[in-house]
This record gives sequence, C-alpha cells and structure tokens, in this order.
Amino acid sequence: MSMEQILVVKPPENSEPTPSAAKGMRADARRNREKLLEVAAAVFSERGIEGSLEDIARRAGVGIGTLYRHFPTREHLVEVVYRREVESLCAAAGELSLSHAPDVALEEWMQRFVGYIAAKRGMANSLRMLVNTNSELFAESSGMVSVALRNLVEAAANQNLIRRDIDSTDLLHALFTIYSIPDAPDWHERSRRLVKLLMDGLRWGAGAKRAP
Amino acid sequence: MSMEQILVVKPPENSEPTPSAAKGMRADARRNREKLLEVAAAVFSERGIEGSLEDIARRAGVGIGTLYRHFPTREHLVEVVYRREVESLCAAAGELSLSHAPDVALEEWMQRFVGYIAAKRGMANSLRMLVNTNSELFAESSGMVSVALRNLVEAAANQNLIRRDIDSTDLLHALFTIYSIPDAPDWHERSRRLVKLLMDGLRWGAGAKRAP
DNA sequence: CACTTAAACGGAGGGGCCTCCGCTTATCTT
DNA sequence: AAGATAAGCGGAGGCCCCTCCGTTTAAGTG
Repeated sequence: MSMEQILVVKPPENSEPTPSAAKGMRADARRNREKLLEVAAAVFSERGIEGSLEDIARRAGVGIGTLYRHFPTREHLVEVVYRREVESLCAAAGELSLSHAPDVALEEWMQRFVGYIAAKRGMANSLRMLVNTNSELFAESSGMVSVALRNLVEAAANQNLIRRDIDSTDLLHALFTIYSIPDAPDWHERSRRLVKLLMDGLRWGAGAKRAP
Repeated sequence: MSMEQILVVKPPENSEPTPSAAKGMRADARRNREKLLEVAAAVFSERGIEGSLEDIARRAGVGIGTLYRHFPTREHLVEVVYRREVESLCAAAGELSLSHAPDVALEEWMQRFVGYIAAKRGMANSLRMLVNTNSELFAESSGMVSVALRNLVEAAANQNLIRRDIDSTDLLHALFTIYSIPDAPDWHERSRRLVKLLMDGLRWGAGAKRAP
C-alpha cells in the first residue's frame, strides 16, 4: 500500500565536519543527542527507516529544531544510528569472549548477528541503498564485523573447540545467506536453527570435546 | 544542498487495472486528465521529478483530490508522462519521414532524441531508478525507440542516402553515449555537433550524393 | 557568586503529501 | 425536457518536513 521511499544520499556530505559527538559539547547538548539516538534507533526499528522525525523528537522530549541541529538530514541520523548498532554488535564479541568459552561466545555472537539482520528485514532496500551510496560507511562497518568474527573464530580454533580449517570470511558469507531465506512467520526460528547447524559443523572434528 | 529523493517503486502496481485513459470516461474527467498530464510534463521538466503535486494540480486548475484520483501515486503520474513523451518522440519519426527526405528525417530525429535526453539530465538518477524498477516500462519504451530509429535508418539506406552497413543498434548506442558528456554550459551545442558528425559518417560512402 | 555570552533550545510557520467525503454535474432514461 | 444516479470534483484536515529566529541556559570570568 505505502510505496517505499528511498533516500539516495549525496553521501551525507562527509566533506563537512560531521557535527559528531565532539568533546567540547555542552552537557545538555550531549544529553539530547544521546536521547535522540536512542529513540531514533527504537523508532527506525519499529517503523522502518522512514519513521517520522517529529515523532522521534517528540518521544525524545526535545523540539524538532533540536533534532535537526544535531542531525541535519534524515540520512545523517540514520547513518549514526546504523554505525552505533554495528559498533555495539562488534563490541559484544569482545564481551562475550570474556564471559564465555570461545565456542559458546562464537555461537552466541552469531545468533546476535542473525537477530540483528532479522531486525533489518523490511528496510532491506533502504539500508542497501544507504550503504551502496556511502561506500565509506559500508567499508568501515563490514570491516568491523569481519574483524569481530575473525577474532571469535580464531579464539575458538586455538583451543581446539572448533575445526581449524575454517575461513571466517566463508562463515560470514554463510551467515549473510540467511538473509535470503524467504519471509515466513517462522523466519527467526529457522535462522536460529541454521546457526546451530553451522555451529555443529564447526565443532565437528575439533580436537577437544566439550562436556556433554 | 537538497538531497535527492528517489522513488523506488513497487512497480506501480501494474497488477491493478491501471486507471488509464479508458474510453468510457466522462468528458470532464478526460479533460482534467489531459490537462494534468500536460502540466505535469511541464513541471517535471522544470522542477525535476520531485516537483510539487499540489502545484501541478493548482496549475492545472483542478483540486488535489482530482489529481490523486487520476494518478494514485506520484509514480503513476511520472510513468504516464514518461510513456507519453517516448511515444510522441517515436511518433515524430513517422511524421518526419513523411515530410522530409529519409536522411534529413533521420538527422532531425536524432537531434530531437538528443534534445529529449538533454532535458532529462538532472533527473537522471530518478529516472534510472524508475526505469530500473519497472522493467516492463523500460522494455516497452526502449523497444519503441529502437524500432523508430531502425525504420528511419532503413528508409535512408534503401535510398542510398546513407551507407548500408549500419546497424541501428550501434547508432542508438552512440546516441546514448552523448549522455555521458560532462556537464557544461555548451552541453547542448556539443551534442548537436556530435549528431552532425555522426550523420556525416553515415552519409560517407553512400551511393547517391545529395545536391550541395 | 553575579554576570556575560555564545551555544543550544524549541516551536511557529509555510509548504507538501495524501485521504476522505459531502457536493456537483455529465450522461442516461423516459 | 425533467429526473435520476453515479462518476467525478475539490478542498478541508491530519500529518509530516524543514527553516528561522527569539528565548533559555550552561559554562566560563572576575
């Protein structure tokens, strides 16, 4: 019913000094910026990338003017939200490593990765567009993700918890494949199972066996 | 400064019976539809594909509701305008054939073709998008254009006014090339000259010579 | 602490999108 | 020609986008 509006971005004018979270910001400004990002993430994920900016400002308890001062265009906002989500996903890799055995950390992280992707279904087109027209953003984020995954894989392999002949790039590719599972009510379940399957494959033939 | 908004089109729901210019339309309805298309063509060409629909309705002297009844979405409107322009371009081929010598008709038509393309610069991206996501539209229009060109070429070749070893597809390709001439104030001049050059090439070695 | 001041705020305002529905009017009937 | 009846009209209204600018306030300064 509603058509899809896509934003092809004169890449958010990366030339101009992005009004990013510089340090010398007034306290209220930093607070508002943070709150806006938090709310924006929520709104984008529930309404899609086209969610109302006024709604975001409203829910964040700031005026619309404030939103626009911090994020001059919708694309700026989307980009920052996206970047943060990727960053936090990658940060989770490190945290999981500290609190779990390497293979468990890997599995859990893959589940989160898939969950993240799942959340982005629906705005697939919009995001693809954003990422297509902002190659820098794409390079950075996909770089971060593959580093995170590689670290997890290596840690697990070094302890012989998974086979050692695994190229983490292939694994990433396999994870992305999930994206193309056709829509269905049980999409999430299917993808969880797929990750488990992948994980079994990884554990097979590993030197050490884990307790049952 | 202003970002480009692009419409990725759930191909204008070609499934539903396009409310096209059916015959059993009330006279006023047909009048309004026609006027809207005329004005829309003007507005799109001067403001780009994102020109205001309310403006179009206003200039056409109808209510905004009327515009939306005839063209449920912007994409519908754009598509119909586009289709008509292509049709009229192709129709011009036939008319030129009747009123001019075949080689002159060919040259003149190529000039118009280039002029048409020139007019669409600036909304290149938007149009590409429209056409990319609506393969049927693309197929039809590019089909029509190549048929028109082929007819002109054959007619001229049959009278030995241009060389006979010309593939009209190549010629079309050459015409499209003009599209990639970098922007410049004299864009239009350059392209005219290019068409002339092409035409000289076509005439070279033709059997019959025209009066000087 | 006052006091200053530039940074930050916020919302009114002008314009656009699209829908909905009460009012017109072209066309058909008799 | 008069009446009936849908087809068609159009604009008010709700929501959104984005800018502009008068007002507030955090954070230095003496």
